[in-house]
Amino acid sequence: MDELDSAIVRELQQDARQTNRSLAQKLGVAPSTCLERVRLLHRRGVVRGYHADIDPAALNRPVEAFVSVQLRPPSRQVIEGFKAAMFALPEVLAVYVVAGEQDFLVHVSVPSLDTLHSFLIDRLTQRREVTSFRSQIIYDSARKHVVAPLD
Amino acid sequence: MDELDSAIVRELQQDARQTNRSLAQKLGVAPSTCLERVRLLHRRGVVRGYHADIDPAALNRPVEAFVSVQLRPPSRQVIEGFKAAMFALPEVLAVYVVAGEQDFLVHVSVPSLDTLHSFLIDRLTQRREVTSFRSQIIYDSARKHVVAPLD
DNA sequence: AAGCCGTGGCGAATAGTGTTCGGAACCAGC
DNA sequence: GCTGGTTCCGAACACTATTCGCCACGGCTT
Repeated sequence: MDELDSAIVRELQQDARQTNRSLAQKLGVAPSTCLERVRLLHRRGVVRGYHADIDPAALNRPVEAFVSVQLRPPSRQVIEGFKAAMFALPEVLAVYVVAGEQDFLVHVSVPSLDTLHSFLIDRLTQRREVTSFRSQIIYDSARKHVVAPLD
Repeated sequence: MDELDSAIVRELQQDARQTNRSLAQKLGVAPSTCLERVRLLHRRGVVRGYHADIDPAALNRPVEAFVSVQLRPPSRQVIEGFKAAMFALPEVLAVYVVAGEQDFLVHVSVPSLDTLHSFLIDRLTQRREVTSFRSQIIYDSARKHVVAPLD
Protein backbone atom coordinates (compact mmCIF):
# COMPACT_ATOMS: atom_id res chain seq x y z
CA MET A 1 0.00 0.00 0.00
CA ASP A 2 2.44 2.66 -1.20
CA GLU A 3 1.84 6.09 -2.63
CA LEU A 4 0.82 4.75 -6.04
CA ASP A 5 -1.76 2.40 -4.54
CA SER A 6 -3.28 5.22 -2.53
CA ALA A 7 -3.52 7.38 -5.62
CA ILE A 8 -5.21 4.59 -7.56
CA VAL A 9 -7.69 4.04 -4.74
CA ARG A 10 -8.44 7.74 -4.60
CA GLU A 11 -9.00 7.98 -8.34
CA LEU A 12 -11.21 4.90 -8.52
CA GLN A 13 -13.34 6.17 -5.67
CA GLN A 14 -13.84 9.37 -7.60
CA ASP A 15 -14.61 7.73 -10.93
CA ALA A 16 -14.64 3.97 -11.20
CA ARG A 17 -15.30 4.00 -14.93
CA GLN A 18 -12.33 5.98 -16.15
CA THR A 19 -10.14 4.06 -18.54
CA ASN A 20 -6.99 2.40 -17.34
CA ARG A 21 -5.03 4.57 -19.74
CA SER A 22 -6.22 7.88 -18.37
CA LEU A 23 -5.70 6.56 -14.87
CA ALA A 24 -2.14 5.59 -15.76
CA GLN A 25 -1.53 8.96 -17.37
CA LYS A 26 -2.77 10.84 -14.31
CA LEU A 27 -0.44 8.85 -12.06
CA GLY A 28 2.51 8.99 -14.43
CA VAL A 29 2.98 5.25 -14.94
CA ALA A 30 2.55 2.84 -17.84
CA PRO A 31 -0.93 1.41 -18.43
CA SER A 32 0.37 -2.10 -17.91
CA THR A 33 1.82 -1.16 -14.54
CA CYS A 34 -1.38 0.54 -13.53
CA LEU A 35 -3.49 -2.43 -14.55
CA GLU A 36 -1.36 -4.80 -12.51
CA ARG A 37 -1.67 -2.57 -9.46
CA VAL A 38 -5.43 -2.37 -9.79
CA ARG A 39 -5.68 -6.14 -10.02
CA LEU A 40 -3.51 -6.55 -6.96
CA LEU A 41 -5.71 -4.15 -5.01
CA HIS A 42 -8.62 -6.35 -6.00
CA ARG A 43 -6.92 -9.56 -4.98
CA ARG A 44 -5.85 -8.07 -1.65
CA GLY A 45 -9.44 -7.09 -0.93
CA VAL A 46 -8.69 -3.38 -0.79
CA VAL A 47 -11.06 -2.74 -3.69
CA ARG A 48 -14.29 -4.59 -2.91
CA GLY A 49 -16.24 -3.63 -6.00
CA TYR A 50 -17.46 -0.89 -8.29
CA HIS A 51 -20.96 0.46 -7.94
CA ALA A 52 -23.09 3.03 -9.71
CA ASP A 53 -24.53 5.74 -7.48
CA ILE A 54 -28.23 6.11 -8.26
CA ASP A 55 -30.54 9.00 -7.39
CA PRO A 56 -33.08 7.61 -4.87
CA ALA A 57 -35.80 9.79 -6.37
CA ALA A 58 -35.43 7.94 -9.66
CA LEU A 59 -36.12 4.69 -7.81
CA ASN A 60 -39.24 6.17 -6.25
CA ARG A 61 -37.62 6.46 -2.83
CA PRO A 62 -37.58 10.15 -1.96
CA VAL A 63 -38.09 9.66 1.81
CA GLU A 64 -35.21 8.41 3.95
CA ALA A 65 -34.98 7.70 7.64
CA PHE A 66 -32.92 6.08 10.34
CA VAL A 67 -34.80 3.75 12.64
CA SER A 68 -33.19 2.98 16.01
CA VAL A 69 -34.32 -0.33 17.44
CA GLN A 70 -33.93 -1.93 20.83
CA LEU A 71 -34.10 -5.72 21.08
CA ARG A 72 -34.83 -8.17 23.87
CA PRO A 73 -32.86 -10.18 24.63
CA PRO A 74 -29.76 -8.79 22.93
CA SER A 75 -28.33 -12.27 22.37
CA ARG A 76 -26.28 -13.30 19.38
CA GLN A 77 -29.13 -15.31 17.92
CA VAL A 78 -31.66 -12.50 18.22
CA ILE A 79 -29.25 -9.94 16.81
CA GLU A 80 -28.18 -12.07 13.85
CA GLY A 81 -31.77 -13.00 13.08
CA PHE A 82 -33.01 -9.44 13.22
CA LYS A 83 -30.12 -8.18 11.13
CA ALA A 84 -30.77 -10.74 8.40
CA ALA A 85 -34.51 -10.07 8.45
CA MET A 86 -34.04 -6.33 8.12
CA PHE A 87 -31.43 -6.63 5.39
CA ALA A 88 -33.75 -8.78 3.32
CA LEU A 89 -36.45 -6.08 3.25
CA PRO A 90 -36.51 -3.97 0.08
CA GLU A 91 -37.00 -0.72 2.01
CA VAL A 92 -33.74 -1.21 3.90
CA LEU A 93 -30.55 0.38 2.57
CA ALA A 94 -28.25 -0.54 5.44
CA VAL A 95 -28.22 -2.13 8.86
CA TYR A 96 -25.89 -1.13 11.71
CA VAL A 97 -25.38 -3.03 14.95
CA VAL A 98 -24.39 -0.39 17.47
CA ALA A 99 -23.43 0.12 21.10
CA GLY A 100 -25.57 2.30 23.35
CA GLU A 101 -29.19 2.44 24.41
CA GLN A 102 -30.32 1.21 21.03
CA ASP A 103 -28.99 -1.99 19.53
CA PHE A 104 -29.72 -1.31 15.87
CA LEU A 105 -29.74 1.52 13.41
CA VAL A 106 -31.65 0.73 10.23
CA HIS A 107 -31.32 3.03 7.23
CA VAL A 108 -34.48 2.90 5.12
CA SER A 109 -35.71 4.65 1.99
CA VAL A 110 -39.35 4.64 0.91
CA PRO A 111 -41.73 6.35 -1.52
CA SER A 112 -43.64 8.33 1.13
CA LEU A 113 -44.31 8.94 4.80
CA ASP A 114 -47.21 6.52 4.54
CA THR A 115 -44.89 3.83 3.32
CA LEU A 116 -42.54 4.57 6.19
CA HIS A 117 -45.38 4.23 8.66
CA SER A 118 -46.42 0.95 7.10
CA PHE A 119 -42.87 -0.27 7.33
CA LEU A 120 -42.71 0.54 11.02
CA ILE A 121 -45.97 -1.06 12.04
CA ASP A 122 -45.87 -4.02 9.66
CA ARG A 123 -42.22 -4.97 9.86
CA LEU A 124 -41.06 -3.80 13.28
CA THR A 125 -44.02 -3.78 15.64
CA GLN A 126 -44.76 -7.26 14.36
CA ARG A 127 -41.50 -8.73 15.62
CA ARG A 128 -41.58 -9.90 19.21
CA GLU A 129 -37.88 -9.25 19.87
CA VAL A 130 -38.41 -5.52 19.23
CA THR A 131 -39.03 -3.76 22.55
CA SER A 132 -38.96 -0.22 21.22
CA PHE A 133 -37.95 1.86 18.25
CA ARG A 134 -37.64 5.47 17.22
CA SER A 135 -37.44 6.85 13.70
CA GLN A 136 -35.57 9.89 12.53
CA ILE A 137 -36.58 11.32 9.18
CA ILE A 138 -33.61 12.52 7.14
CA TYR A 139 -34.12 16.10 6.00
CA ASP A 140 -30.80 16.44 4.26
CA SER A 141 -27.67 14.36 3.83
CA ALA A 142 -24.20 14.43 2.35
CA ARG A 143 -22.03 11.39 1.80
CA LYS A 144 -18.39 11.21 0.76
CA HIS A 145 -17.42 9.02 -2.13
CA VAL A 146 -13.69 9.54 -1.74
CA VAL A 147 -12.17 8.52 1.58
CA ALA A 148 -8.49 9.11 2.26
CA PRO A 149 -6.29 7.00 4.56
CA LEU A 150 -5.80 8.49 8.03
CA ASP A 151 -2.58 8.97 10.12
CA MET B 1 -37.66 4.81 -16.90
CA ASP B 2 -38.89 1.59 -18.48
CA GLU B 3 -37.96 -2.01 -17.83
CA LEU B 4 -34.68 -1.74 -19.74
CA ASP B 5 -33.58 1.32 -17.79
CA SER B 6 -34.30 -0.43 -14.52
CA ALA B 7 -32.28 -3.43 -15.61
CA ILE B 8 -29.34 -1.23 -16.59
CA VAL B 9 -29.49 0.57 -13.27
CA ARG B 10 -29.58 -2.73 -11.42
CA GLU B 11 -26.61 -4.11 -13.33
CA LEU B 12 -24.50 -0.99 -12.94
CA GLN B 13 -25.16 -0.91 -9.23
CA GLN B 14 -23.91 -4.47 -9.03
CA ASP B 15 -20.83 -3.95 -11.17
CA ALA B 16 -20.08 -0.54 -12.58
CA ARG B 17 -17.02 -1.72 -14.50
CA GLN B 18 -18.56 -4.40 -16.65
CA THR B 19 -18.18 -3.72 -20.35
CA ASN B 20 -20.99 -2.17 -22.30
CA ARG B 21 -21.00 -5.22 -24.55
CA SER B 22 -21.57 -7.74 -21.77
CA LEU B 23 -24.19 -5.46 -20.30
CA ALA B 24 -25.97 -5.33 -23.65
CA GLN B 25 -25.76 -9.09 -24.00
CA LYS B 26 -27.27 -9.68 -20.54
CA LEU B 27 -30.19 -7.41 -21.38
CA GLY B 28 -30.67 -8.71 -24.90
CA VAL B 29 -30.10 -5.45 -26.76
CA ALA B 30 -27.46 -4.10 -29.12
CA PRO B 31 -24.37 -2.47 -27.54
CA SER B 32 -25.16 0.82 -29.26
CA THR B 33 -28.65 0.83 -27.79
CA CYS B 34 -27.33 0.03 -24.37
CA LEU B 35 -24.71 2.75 -24.56
CA GLU B 36 -27.29 5.34 -25.52
CA ARG B 37 -29.54 4.32 -22.61
CA VAL B 38 -26.66 4.56 -20.16
CA ARG B 39 -25.79 8.04 -21.42
CA LEU B 40 -29.38 9.13 -21.09
CA LEU B 41 -29.53 7.85 -17.52
CA HIS B 42 -26.48 9.98 -16.87
CA ARG B 43 -27.94 13.08 -18.47
CA ARG B 44 -31.22 12.64 -16.59
CA GLY B 45 -29.31 12.48 -13.33
CA VAL B 46 -30.46 8.97 -12.52
CA VAL B 47 -26.87 7.72 -12.51
CA ARG B 48 -24.86 10.16 -10.41
CA GLY B 49 -21.48 8.51 -10.71
CA TYR B 50 -19.42 5.36 -10.40
CA HIS B 51 -17.38 4.72 -7.30
CA ALA B 52 -15.01 2.03 -6.09
CA ASP B 53 -15.95 0.46 -2.77
CA ILE B 54 -12.85 0.38 -0.56
CA ASP B 55 -12.22 -1.70 2.56
CA PRO B 56 -12.01 0.80 5.45
CA ALA B 57 -9.36 -1.33 7.13
CA ALA B 58 -7.06 -0.75 4.16
CA LEU B 59 -7.42 2.99 4.72
CA ASN B 60 -6.52 2.57 8.38
CA ARG B 61 -10.08 3.23 9.53
CA PRO B 62 -11.26 0.08 11.30
CA VAL B 63 -13.45 1.87 13.87
CA GLU B 64 -16.79 3.34 12.79
CA ALA B 65 -19.42 5.21 14.76
CA PHE B 66 -22.53 7.32 14.50
CA VAL B 67 -22.46 10.53 16.50
CA SER B 68 -25.83 12.15 17.26
CA VAL B 69 -25.55 15.87 17.84
CA GLN B 70 -27.97 18.44 19.20
CA LEU B 71 -27.48 22.08 18.18
CA ARG B 72 -28.56 25.41 19.62
CA PRO B 73 -30.18 27.27 18.10
CA PRO B 74 -31.39 24.94 15.31
CA SER B 75 -31.50 27.79 12.81
CA ARG B 76 -30.72 27.46 9.13
CA GLN B 77 -27.43 29.25 9.51
CA VAL B 78 -26.23 27.09 12.39
CA ILE B 79 -27.32 23.88 10.69
CA GLU B 80 -25.70 24.72 7.36
CA GLY B 81 -22.51 25.85 9.03
CA PHE B 82 -22.24 22.76 11.18
CA LYS B 83 -23.00 20.48 8.28
CA ALA B 84 -20.28 22.03 6.13
CA ALA B 85 -17.77 21.98 8.99
CA MET B 86 -18.40 18.29 9.71
CA PHE B 87 -18.30 17.30 6.06
CA ALA B 88 -14.92 18.93 5.64
CA LEU B 89 -13.36 16.77 8.37
CA PRO B 90 -11.41 13.76 7.10
CA GLU B 91 -12.86 11.45 9.76
CA VAL B 92 -16.41 12.07 8.53
CA LEU B 93 -17.96 9.68 6.02
CA ALA B 94 -21.44 11.18 5.91
CA VAL B 95 -23.62 13.80 7.53
CA TYR B 96 -27.39 13.49 8.06
CA VAL B 97 -29.72 16.28 9.14
CA VAL B 98 -32.55 14.52 10.93
CA ALA B 99 -35.81 15.12 12.75
CA GLY B 100 -36.20 14.17 16.39
CA GLU B 101 -34.41 14.88 19.63
CA GLN B 102 -31.08 15.07 17.85
CA ASP B 103 -30.51 17.34 14.90
CA PHE B 104 -27.56 15.60 13.31
CA LEU B 105 -26.23 12.14 12.71
CA VAL B 106 -22.56 12.08 11.75
CA HIS B 107 -21.05 8.89 10.40
CA VAL B 108 -17.33 8.76 11.20
CA SER B 109 -14.53 6.25 10.65
CA VAL B 110 -11.22 6.43 12.49
CA PRO B 111 -8.09 4.36 13.17
CA SER B 112 -8.88 3.66 16.85
CA LEU B 113 -11.05 4.43 19.84
CA ASP B 114 -8.48 7.00 20.89
CA THR B 115 -8.87 8.78 17.60
CA LEU B 116 -12.64 8.71 18.04
CA HIS B 117 -12.29 10.25 21.47
CA SER B 118 -10.01 12.94 20.11
CA PHE B 119 -12.49 13.65 17.37
CA LEU B 120 -15.30 14.11 19.87
CA ILE B 121 -13.47 16.40 22.25
CA ASP B 122 -11.49 18.35 19.66
CA ARG B 123 -14.07 18.75 16.90
CA LEU B 124 -17.42 18.67 18.71
CA THR B 125 -16.98 19.86 22.27
CA GLN B 126 -15.07 22.78 20.80
CA ARG B 127 -18.03 24.11 18.85
CA ARG B 128 -20.31 26.41 20.77
CA GLU B 129 -23.47 25.51 18.85
CA VAL B 130 -23.19 21.89 20.07
CA THR B 131 -25.29 21.46 23.21
CA SER B 132 -24.94 17.69 23.50
CA PHE B 133 -23.88 14.61 21.61
CA ARG B 134 -23.88 10.87 21.95
CA SER B 135 -21.77 8.39 20.03
CA GLN B 136 -22.72 4.88 19.01
CA ILE B 137 -19.87 2.56 18.07
CA ILE B 138 -20.72 0.35 15.11
CA TYR B 139 -20.08 -3.30 15.94
CA ASP B 140 -21.27 -4.66 12.64
CA SER B 141 -22.86 -3.32 9.51
CA ALA B 142 -24.28 -4.37 6.17
CA ARG B 143 -25.00 -2.04 3.28
CA LYS B 144 -26.80 -2.74 0.04
CA HIS B 145 -25.16 -1.82 -3.21
CA VAL B 146 -28.13 -2.70 -5.36
CA VAL B 147 -31.36 -0.84 -4.66
CA ALA B 148 -34.52 -1.68 -6.58
CA PRO B 149 -37.37 0.72 -7.36
CA LEU B 150 -40.35 0.42 -4.98
CA ASP B 151 -44.14 0.22 -5.62
C1' DA C 1 33.52 -6.13 -6.22
C1' DA C 2 31.21 -9.31 -9.03
C1' DG C 3 27.59 -12.25 -9.81
C1' DC C 4 22.90 -13.86 -8.88
C1' DC C 5 18.02 -13.37 -8.27
C1' DG C 6 13.56 -11.62 -7.16
C1' DT C 7 10.64 -7.63 -7.85
C1' DG C 8 8.41 -4.26 -10.42
C1' DG C 9 7.94 -1.36 -14.27
C1' DC C 10 7.91 -0.90 -19.27
C1' DG C 11 6.33 -1.00 -24.26
C1' DA C 12 4.94 -3.31 -28.45
C1' DA C 13 1.47 -6.46 -30.24
C1' DT C 14 -3.15 -8.36 -30.39
C1' DA C 15 -7.66 -9.20 -29.11
C1' DG C 16 -11.43 -6.93 -27.59
C1' DT C 17 -14.13 -2.62 -26.64
C1' DG C 18 -16.45 2.01 -27.07
C1' DT C 19 -18.53 5.07 -30.14
C1' DT C 20 -20.45 6.91 -34.35
C1' DC C 21 -23.75 7.10 -37.85
C1' DG C 22 -26.80 5.87 -41.68
C1' DG C 23 -30.68 3.14 -42.20
C1' DA C 24 -34.76 0.28 -40.88
C1' DA C 25 -38.76 -0.57 -38.11
C1' DC C 26 -42.39 1.06 -35.41
C1' DC C 27 -46.19 4.09 -33.87
C1' DA C 28 -49.29 8.22 -33.57
C1' DG C 29 -51.79 11.67 -35.55
C1' DC C 30 -53.93 13.62 -39.36
C1' DG D 1 -51.56 6.13 -46.60
C1' DC D 2 -48.49 9.64 -45.66
C1' DT D 3 -45.62 12.17 -42.31
C1' DG D 4 -42.77 13.14 -38.43
C1' DG D 5 -40.72 11.45 -34.50
C1' DT D 6 -38.62 7.96 -31.84
C1' DT D 7 -36.05 3.87 -31.00
C1' DC D 8 -33.18 0.30 -32.12
C1' DC D 9 -29.82 -1.89 -34.89
C1' DG D 10 -25.27 -3.29 -37.03
C1' DA D 11 -21.08 -2.34 -39.51
C1' DA D 12 -16.96 0.56 -39.38
C1' DC D 13 -13.25 2.80 -37.06
C1' DA D 14 -10.67 4.56 -33.34
C1' DC D 15 -9.40 3.45 -28.98
C1' DT D 16 -8.61 0.32 -25.04
C1' DA D 17 -7.42 -3.72 -22.18
C1' DT D 18 -4.36 -7.31 -21.66
C1' DT D 19 -0.39 -10.24 -22.44
C1' DC D 20 4.34 -11.18 -22.34
C1' DG D 21 9.22 -10.84 -23.06
C1' DC D 22 12.65 -7.46 -21.73
C1' DC D 23 15.13 -4.32 -18.77
C1' DA D 24 16.54 -1.72 -14.57
C1' DC D 25 17.04 -1.66 -9.81
C1' DG D 26 18.20 -3.36 -5.07
C1' DG D 27 19.48 -6.77 -1.85
C1' DC D 28 22.10 -11.09 -1.17
C1' DT D 29 25.74 -14.28 -1.33
C1' DT D 30 30.38 -15.62 -2.49
